[in-house]
Amino acid sequence: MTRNPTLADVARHAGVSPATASRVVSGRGPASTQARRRVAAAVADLGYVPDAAARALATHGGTRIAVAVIGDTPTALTDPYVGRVVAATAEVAAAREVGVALHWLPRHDPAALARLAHGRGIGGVVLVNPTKPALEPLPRSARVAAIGVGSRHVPAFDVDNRGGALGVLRHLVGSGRRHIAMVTGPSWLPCTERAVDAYRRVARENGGEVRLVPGDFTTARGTTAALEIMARWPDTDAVFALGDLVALGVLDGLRGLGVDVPGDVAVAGFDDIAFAPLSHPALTTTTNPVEQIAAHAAAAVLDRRPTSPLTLFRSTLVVRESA
Amino acid sequence: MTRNPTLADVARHAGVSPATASRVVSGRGPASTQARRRVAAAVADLGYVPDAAARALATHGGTRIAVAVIGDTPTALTDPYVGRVVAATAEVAAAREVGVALHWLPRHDPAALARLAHGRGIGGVVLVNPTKPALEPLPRSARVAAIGVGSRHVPAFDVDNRGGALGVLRHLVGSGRRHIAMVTGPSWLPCTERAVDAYRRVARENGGEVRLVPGDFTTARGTTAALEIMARWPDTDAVFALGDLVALGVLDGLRGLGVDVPGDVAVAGFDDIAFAPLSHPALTTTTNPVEQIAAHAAAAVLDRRPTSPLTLFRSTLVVRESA
DNA sequence: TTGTAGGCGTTATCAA
DNA sequence: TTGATAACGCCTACAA
Repeated sequence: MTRNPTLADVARHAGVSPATASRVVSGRGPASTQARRRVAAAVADLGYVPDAAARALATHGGTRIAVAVIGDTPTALTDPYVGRVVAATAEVAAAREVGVALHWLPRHDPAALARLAHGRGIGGVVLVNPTKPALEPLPRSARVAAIGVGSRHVPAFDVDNRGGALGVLRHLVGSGRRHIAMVTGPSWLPCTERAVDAYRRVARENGGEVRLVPGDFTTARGTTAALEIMARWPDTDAVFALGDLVALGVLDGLRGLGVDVPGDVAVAGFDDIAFAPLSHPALTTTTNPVEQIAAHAAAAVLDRRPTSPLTLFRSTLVVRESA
Repeated sequence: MTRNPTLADVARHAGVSPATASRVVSGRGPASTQARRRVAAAVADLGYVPDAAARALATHGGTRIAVAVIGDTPTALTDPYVGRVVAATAEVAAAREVGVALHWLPRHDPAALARLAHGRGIGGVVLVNPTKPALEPLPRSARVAAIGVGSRHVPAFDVDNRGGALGVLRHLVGSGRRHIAMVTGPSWLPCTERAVDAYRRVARENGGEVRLVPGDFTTARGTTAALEIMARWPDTDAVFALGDLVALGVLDGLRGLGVDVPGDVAVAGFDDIAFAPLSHPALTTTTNPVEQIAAHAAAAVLDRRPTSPLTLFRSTLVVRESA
């Protein structure tokens, strides 16, 4: 096991100066086709891999990418959703010799994001649960991509909430449901608004009343929300919950009430988590390609190439027993 | 926002040489109490934070810690358990200005671990699903900690499988179950053997037949395992599954068979995942402090301090409805 | 116990 | 388009 080849080795092997080799390898700066070819060959011959630490030191580019989660408490980091994002990010980062860091950003300290993004060693940030106050003050120079909504300087990647919600709601209407209630996400999370918009639209189209109840993506809230809904609008015949965990809680709450699902009330979720097919009745929901979304966001930050301000990923309806 | 202070700034501020400052900050090498105090004060004054990239470059210490998962296919990385490990590791790594990388290690290529561990930029490895063939050939110099079983040069951190299993089994026996079957982990995973040992011991103590069926931690396998068990040993009155996902699958399989849980057959899992309380009946299981375990393993690797060869974390029984 | 003087591997500057 | 040369921030013999 001999020493890893350095850029100097490559340059020598290719018969060029280290500077030229650097330009070719890093892809910045001019270089003749000649030089390009010879360096590429040398790289292949020697199995050269750039040293991330040295590169970070020279460029101030940072040695890791942060996954930052905005929330009210540090427990925001324990959400299984976050685990999926971190794992997916770590995988694309590994291919680029970059590590991943995980940080909680208190919702009430919007400046924390800028501090993190400019922190030493941080090459970029993948933001989970983006909020307007956190996004607003970011300068153009900040290398951050958001999962959810973005801003002028922050590209966003997200599931097609609107389309997914429309799919669910059309399915509910199509199977005869007329009094549909919805458990939304927390009001401070703008990326859930698209789904609520879809709900309002469908309600308008079908002359149904708007029955909105705020949620927070937790099962516990789903259970209480179910009670609230049935108390306030007893003739409700369907509940659409933003997040499968919430939907499972709704299922639980309705069961406690002696309400039959889907006989009396249909229930649908959003995310298609692993447990969705295992509930009773099995949960009707729509897919959420979290890993794919996170991978694209991470790639956008790491490659620093221009991306469209909003990239949407398809959400497809999965019909099971609950609706 | 001015330039971050460097070690040179600290040295100047403290009135010592950069070398002395380095010794104090990094904790290696001699230094008078005098010097120690003054440097510490300077660090606090200036808010100095070492540059991870520069340090890695100088020490070859690496800039990130890898979470490596041994498995048959790359899908091993999508297990929710891995997400928990990665998230926990990333959190402790972040405190040390280190990033996390995620890698799949093919089970049939034991040498892959050594390659990864010695790869440039990798400061250490937290190994998930350790196997003997992968652990064996590692030299003392490899900085790796395992979650599960270890080896001569690899400290291990794990949940107390034996104790946890004993807790479950004693509970089953205590509630009158006499014909207990067990769904194990994959046979190539040595860390599940401790739980199987506990099972054999309890079976012996109670004169029960040994009813073992191999599992793989997936829900799908749990379902088929339930069918296998009931076909082979129809008088089985309890199933203990290694892994809650498997247990949930067992629940599903038994339901399909028209078997009442817990009336006819009790079911217990292992892990206490988020869904455990949501199944019907709610799953009896034992806790698995994965985050805590991963954090300790990561700290052991990062701090390079001697640790005991095996650190066990308590698993406590959570009795719900299924057993 | 302290300080001086490289060196780690890469990129950036600037003159050729 | 190329090649010396000087950073980047820290660590570590070695000499004092």
